[in-house]
Parts: sequence; structure tokens; C-alpha cells
Amino acid sequence: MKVHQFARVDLWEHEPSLSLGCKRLRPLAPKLGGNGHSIATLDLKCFIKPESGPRNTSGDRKEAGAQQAEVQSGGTRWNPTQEQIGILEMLYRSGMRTPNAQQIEQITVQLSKYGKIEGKNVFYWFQNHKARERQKQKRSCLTRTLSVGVLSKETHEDGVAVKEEESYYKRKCRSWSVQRFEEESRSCGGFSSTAEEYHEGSDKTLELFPLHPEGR
Amino acid sequence: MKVHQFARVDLWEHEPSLSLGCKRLRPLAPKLGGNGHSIATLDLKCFIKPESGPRNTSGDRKEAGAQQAEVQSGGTRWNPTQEQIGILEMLYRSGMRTPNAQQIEQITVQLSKYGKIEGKNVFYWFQNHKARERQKQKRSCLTRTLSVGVLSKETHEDGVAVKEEESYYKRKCRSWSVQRFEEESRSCGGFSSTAEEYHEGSDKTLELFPLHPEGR
DNA sequence: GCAAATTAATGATTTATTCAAG
DNA sequence: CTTGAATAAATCATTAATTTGC
Repeated sequence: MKVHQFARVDLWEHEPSLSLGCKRLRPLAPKLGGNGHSIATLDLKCFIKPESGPRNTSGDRKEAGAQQAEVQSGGTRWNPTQEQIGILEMLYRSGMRTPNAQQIEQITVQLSKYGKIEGKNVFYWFQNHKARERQKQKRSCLTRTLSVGVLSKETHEDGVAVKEEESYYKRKCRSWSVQRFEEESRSCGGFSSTAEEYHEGSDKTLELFPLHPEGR
Repeated sequence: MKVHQFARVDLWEHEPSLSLGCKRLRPLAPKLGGNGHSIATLDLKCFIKPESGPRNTSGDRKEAGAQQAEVQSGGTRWNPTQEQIGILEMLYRSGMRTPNAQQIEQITVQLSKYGKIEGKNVFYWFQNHKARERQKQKRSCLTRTLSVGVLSKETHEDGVAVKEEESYYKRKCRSWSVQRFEEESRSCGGFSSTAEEYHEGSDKTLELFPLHPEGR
């Protein structure tokens, strides 16, 4: 293990312009742009832009010079339109789970036709949808203690073949009475029919994009 | 390999335009002063740029000399230099825990003087450092049931809770038969996951940045 | 001493939880 | 109650340390 020893670095020595505080900060252009940067083999959220934070109810202080973006319709959280949701669900059903940066970008571009939207919304949507789907499964599985046992085909949870050794789940007890189901849940019939997600033999591996390389 | 076919929705009909969402609009005003919650404006990773793909560097084993930073280029993972680590730790000690986008950007700019680095590295560093600090605390707390606090010297695992983890790791058989004991102990009082802030002593009066309000 | 074999750290991602707007 | 947003925990993967046989 290394022992860090630092040599009195003089932080912020130059660049007075970065005057910390809530003063003014220079634009700081995003670094990408230098050389060939369009490879994009991976990676994701580059979409959560600074700001968009909830605005302070008592006075939304924006510092001077802030050209503040387009009105954002309220500035709160994204409120997806039906079209947007429809498309997202379709993508989800088709197997997409964790879109990478470019995919998110593309999706965002498309969805923006139907309403205001940012990349991070897309990113979060997939995160949440995936998580809640899983959650629902678990709960469902628990509720009806079915022992299907048959379908352990393990759906492609991720659009990509899940080569997980399965048996990863071993989360601890949570609020729901679940817990002891932890072990079982993933094998609880690779997604029983309750949810409307997968259904229909769409081999889900249809993938609209080359999904994330994802070494795992 | 599978051939991707896609759904009927004619998504992606046009060209991507590739402009990456990461646009930084408003400067963002720290919410601080708010009441109980509202994470102010934290938002983060807008730094993981698409690219930086892992590059297989056959060979290129760098000699572990006194210093090896700088070139780095290889393309694998970030390998912080001592200076970088020093600065990061200093910031951490001064109270910074979850820097927002701008802060990350600034830090990155500064740290790049000492070696190649990207914003996401900074982001991850804080995430990991914070998490591991907590983890260590927990472990420590568990090990010695006392709460004398202070000292936080080291980790003498007296076998109290150190052995259990065998079962926790059902990784694929790695070569190592490790048994790392990183685990829970949720019962370790005084350390709920929603704990406020974990300040180890230093009463950061220093604040290089407007510290994150950190509501939670 | 040295390099392969192990082990400990820790960078990078994904998943689970939490919070609160609507 | 649903779900967008954000954070924390878990976990995967690679690299530096360290140990070990020569």
C-alpha cells in the first residue's frame, strides 16, 4: 500500500479566474474535441449537465452574467410525453438496457421531437425502468411463491447475454419482507408473466445498437 | 454474434449530429441555505466522455521507477500521481465529498498539471474514497466495539468479524482464494447509511470551494 | 536480486435505495 | 402511488505491492 505524501502543492496557484466561491467561473470548455474523439466505444452519462438542479424555493439566485438557459418549462423534472415513453419502452422491450453515450445521444435527439428532454433523462429512465422491473419481479416472485423451476432460461437481462454466474444476488434484507427470497429471485422463472415487459418471443436480442461492449 | 435488427420504429433516421449533450448552460447556483433537503445542484458526471476506450496495450509494462506518471497514455485506467492524490486528499479532508460538475471541472484542470486526468476520474475518486472511508469506519467500528473514536489508527482484525466473508464472495474462482472482508455490519450503531457527514476532525474552515450543502 | 505468483488497493461500473415532485 | 433524480452499496477488473522459489 502506498503512502501518500504530498509535496506541498500549491493548489490554485494561477488562474485567478477560477475564483471558487460562487463567483464567476470561466466557461471551461469540455475537453473533448482535441483529437479524434468520436470513437465512442463506450461510456455513458455525459449528459448530466451542471445545473438543472432543483431551484431553491426561496430565491433562485443565479449569479450575474448567467445567461440561463432556455426556459425549461418550469425547470423541475422531466415529464415525459406519451410518445417519448412509448419509444423508450419499445427500446427497452427490444432489449436495450444500458445505452451508452452515443446511444443516449441519439435517443435524445429523437425524443426531443416530442418534447423537451435531455440525455440524462434518458439515462435515468433506463436505470429506473430496469431497476423497477427487477423490483417488480422480485416482489411478484415473492407474492406468489410459485416454483416454476422450469424456465430457468435466464433472459437476457441486459440485452446482451447475461453471462453472469447468476448467484450474485445476495442482497440483504430490506424493508420488504423479502430477504429470504433474495437467493431465489433471480431464478424465479426468468421473468414470469406478470410484467408486461418481455413477453412475446422477441428473443430480445434484437438490439438496435451494438450494445455496450460490456466485458462482464 | 448476433445481428441487430430493429424494430419498426424508424429511429435514427438522420445522422447523429454528434454533439454530445454535455453542454453546460447556466453556471449553477449553489442552493445552500436551503432547508432540510434538496441537494442543491449537484450533478456530476458529465465528464465521462465517449472515447477513452480501453486500448489493448500488449506489453508496455512500465517500469516502476520513482516516477512514472506523465506519459501514461496507454489508455487503461487512470493512475494518479502522488501530487494528484495529495491534492485530492487535501480537498477531501477539507470537507469536500461530492463535488459538483463545476468543481470537478476545476479540480481536473488543476490536477492535469501533474498528469493526465479526466473529470470522471475525479468524480470516481470521490465516490470511492468516500465509500471506502465509510467502509473502513464501519469495519473499524465493528472490530472494536468501542467508540473511542479518534485515533483511527489501523485495522487490527482480531477475528471478530473478519472471517465471515468467505461465503460472500462467490466469484468465479479466481486464482486467489481471497477472503476480503469488506462487508456489512449494518448494526454497527452510529453509522446509518443516512448519516449526515463524516467529518474526521478537521473543521474545515478552509473551503476551497463552496462546499456541497449535502443535504441528505 | 529477479520474475512469476499472490495479495492488497483502488479505478470504473452497475445495482439497490432513498428522496421528493406531481 | 408513480417515477424522475441522485446517492450509496456492491461488484467487477486492473494495476501496484508484496511474497516466494530460484
